[in-house]
Amino acid sequence: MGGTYNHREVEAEAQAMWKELNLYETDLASDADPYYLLVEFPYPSGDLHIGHWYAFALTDIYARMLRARGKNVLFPIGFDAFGLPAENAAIKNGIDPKEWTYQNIERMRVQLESMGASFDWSKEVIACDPSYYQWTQWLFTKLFEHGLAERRAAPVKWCPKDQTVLANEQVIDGRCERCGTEVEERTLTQWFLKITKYADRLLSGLERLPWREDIKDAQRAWIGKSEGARMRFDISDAASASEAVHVVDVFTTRPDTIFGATYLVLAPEHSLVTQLATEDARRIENANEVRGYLEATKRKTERERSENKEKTGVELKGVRAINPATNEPIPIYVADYVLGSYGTGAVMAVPAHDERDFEFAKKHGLAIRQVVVPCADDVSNPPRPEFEEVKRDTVVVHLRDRSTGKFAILDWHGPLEGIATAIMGGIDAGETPEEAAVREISEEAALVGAHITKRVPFITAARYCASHKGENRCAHTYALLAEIDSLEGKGKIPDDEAKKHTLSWIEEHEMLGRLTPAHQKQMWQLLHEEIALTGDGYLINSGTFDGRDNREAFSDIIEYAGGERTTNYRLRDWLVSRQRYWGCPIPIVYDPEGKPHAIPAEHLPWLLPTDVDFKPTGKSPLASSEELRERVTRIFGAGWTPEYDTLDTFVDSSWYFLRYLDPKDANDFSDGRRMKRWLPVDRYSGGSEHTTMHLLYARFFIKALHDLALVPVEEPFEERFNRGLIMGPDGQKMSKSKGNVINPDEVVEEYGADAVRIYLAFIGPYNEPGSYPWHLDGVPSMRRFIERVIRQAARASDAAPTEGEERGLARASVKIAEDGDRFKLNTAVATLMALLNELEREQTLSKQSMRAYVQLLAPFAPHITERLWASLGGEGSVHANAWPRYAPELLVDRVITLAVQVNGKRRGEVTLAPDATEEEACAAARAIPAVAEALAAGTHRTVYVPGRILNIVV
RNA sequence: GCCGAGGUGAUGGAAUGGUAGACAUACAGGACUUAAAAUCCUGAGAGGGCCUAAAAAUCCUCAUGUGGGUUCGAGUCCCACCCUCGGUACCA
Repeated sequence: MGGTYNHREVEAEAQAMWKELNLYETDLASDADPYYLLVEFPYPSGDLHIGHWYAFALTDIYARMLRARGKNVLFPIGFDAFGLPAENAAIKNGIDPKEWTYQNIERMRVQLESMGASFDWSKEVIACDPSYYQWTQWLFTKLFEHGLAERRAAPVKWCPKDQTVLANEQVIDGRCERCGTEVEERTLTQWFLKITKYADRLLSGLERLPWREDIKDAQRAWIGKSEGARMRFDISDAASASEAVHVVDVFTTRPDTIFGATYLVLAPEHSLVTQLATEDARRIENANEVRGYLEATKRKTERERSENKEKTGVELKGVRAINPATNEPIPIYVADYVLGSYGTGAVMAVPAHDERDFEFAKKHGLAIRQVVVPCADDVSNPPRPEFEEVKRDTVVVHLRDRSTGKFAILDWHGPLEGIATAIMGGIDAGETPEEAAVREISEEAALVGAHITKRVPFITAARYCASHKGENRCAHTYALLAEIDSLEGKGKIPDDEAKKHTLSWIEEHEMLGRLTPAHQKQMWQLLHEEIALTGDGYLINSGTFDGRDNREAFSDIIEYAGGERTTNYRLRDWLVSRQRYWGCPIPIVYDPEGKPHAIPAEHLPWLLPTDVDFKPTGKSPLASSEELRERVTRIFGAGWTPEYDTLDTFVDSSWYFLRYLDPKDANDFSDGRRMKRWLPVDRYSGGSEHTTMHLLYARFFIKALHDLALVPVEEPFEERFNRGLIMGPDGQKMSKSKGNVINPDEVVEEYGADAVRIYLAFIGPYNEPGSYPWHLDGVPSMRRFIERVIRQAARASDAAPTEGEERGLARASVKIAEDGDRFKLNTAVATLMALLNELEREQTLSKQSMRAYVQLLAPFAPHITERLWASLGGEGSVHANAWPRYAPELLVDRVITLAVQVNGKRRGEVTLAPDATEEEACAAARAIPAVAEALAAGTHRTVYVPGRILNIVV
């Protein structure tokens, strides 16, 4: 073999030994310190890919580390075994989904064992097993009994070619994943879990969780909480505005802008639109046009509607809405930029302060009325509380020189030193903003003949202190763009103006960076792009509210306009009905009146029938089961009918981690005492694709079960880590069509499981998002590392450990444990490699030190370390031993190398005791020529941070 | 568009505000070998000065996307901009 080893033999031997010693069966009742380490259970595709390895092998490293550190670790495994691939196999090849699934599970168990992972197989959970789904069903009936599951009509995705309902995940870019046909929407009666009832708690529960901010943010965005108000608009005939014929409620987050609501928009799906287009059509003059628009919208696929952002719509002529704040009649439009499914399906449009309304208003020539003036305090010259505020009208003029394309900028002197602005000044009595602009250009730049080419349609304001006048000013600002043909023949700026500022000309792209006052920057932007003002400020054109802060007046305006505060969520109730065979049957039966009843616990598990036709017919395959109908009649009586749908597989995975605690219990879904001891899960590792759906569903499930007093915690997972993605060697996502798929079985066969584990640990930090390309040289190089360890173990002698060995091991044992806690296993491996480099340089190497080294390596390379442990005289399994511990003084170096800087630049280093005084450090540093020179130069001070740096500042 | 994360050698990546590039990979040179593989040793961010026959050591300058700032000291903190990746999208 010559320096190499037979990994197949070593792995088989170690795995057999663990089985014999039963090393990883966790005693759930033990008093030892419990730690629940969870990885998302895999779907049994029958093909263990590199992503599975990354997920399980790295988590296993931490499990092993924690056991050595004295924790009683629960590291379970199971299978998320319901789902579509099994059913597709049945349709395509006529294989029984159950048989297909269990065969795959069998194959995956073997593959999973090949990783050397320390799973506790005695707790295995299989979601499609009746002993598991019995309890999925039981929990569903509990939710149903407490009103958290209900049946109602809802739109679903429908493939017209295959005559079947599709699950969301079967719809890819608006098309059926199997045949590529455009998907339609149909309305069917479906089961929902009322997750929206928990929206607020799902949101607030996030706050104390130590999860990464991006994960929490994704959940927050999914929940989509918006606080605002419901406002009521009367609808009347345009001819006789006095008599209201309908009312429309709108949801808005900006009731403070209601005085600027210049039209109303209804979604095409809004009930009032349907009514006005059909039975009440006499009220509108253009009913045909409206019906045409509704038809056109309906024909648009969801894809087209989201792709084409062009805002279309038609006015409902003949009816008007009354703005409850101004009492003005305003036009009503139907437009598909308003969604029927969000809020009330109707909005009050405030084009001045909403991007979408702004765009629509410009296109349709609707009134744009500014009601909020953005107002910023000038940070360099803020208003002072002791002064009165005075309003002034001012202009800001951006002057462009047409011959060079450059813009004028003023650098101010005197009290405004350091401030750079465009040309600006007050508007005198009787002047228009344009006239003031021309005057200011001639005064401040001594230029005549400027043309005003543009004026921003909105005004902004800035508050600042005019200390020379003893007042605060609130400057109402009009922004204008002016152009001048050339600077030829420009006049000289008079001395008194020149004293105040310096005029210079700069490139367009430099302006934003140069302008200092925030509101001038904003004006610059408004001058160049037409956008709505969505920020805060004070109110204008708002009756008695004029001058007030928009946020402060928020509630008063709601009250004034007769609205009420509400909160709206983006989160929808969870649709759990699937017209699919290979899922958990919904445990419901219908009485002869069609009323749903929960199937009593004594009839659970409510078994999935086997006499079914898998061919897609548009109905659930369960509907073809004779046995199921007979079963219902037999148990519940004639006229009773079964529920044919099955549950979304996300229901199965919302509670599996509870079942791991008591997987074989035939009388309960889990065990109360064990849940108290083991929940919440300490660390949950998974893929970022489950950030919103699975993680949110599981959190909801646990909160609901907590409220039913079934589970002792409110949050299921204390820590959550989303791992990165392993890419192909070409840096692309692995896929069969690209031919860049790495098959872990082959790599393991060639280089061994230990090398693959170390490689995956070393590839990068596990606790960060991102992706890592599979480096083809990576695994062989880890194999070489293992072989170097073997060579060192072979040369270890009975000599006593040297201090150098001990110090190295002491440092590494602490560092590796810390890295494990942070899930940064890449630096843990680097530490092991660096330590090996050190040990190789030692003249002699003791068996005792090498045993400790092997222990530190054992979580990463669990197989080979068993053999090395034995060869070094270790007893039993290396994995049954406590993590090496050393005296704390070994962690403190006798001497350290201290960097010496002069003026922050490194000029040398000195060797010192770690607790050397400043005087000692300086004395030693004199030996460095640059330091001696600096010290001789005279006045200086020193910054000394013991153990870190000595900096001499001249 | 919005939200989030991130830009460090040829590559993956290290670095509580304190010697940037740990640890690897790839690369180059050398040793061993009949030869190759394996193994071991050495080198290496870029540029320059000095000394030289040539080199090494030594020394200096510049370097963590770009431009500013805070600090004795910035990859790390602050501001603006550019780019990449992830999530999300007419959510009122």
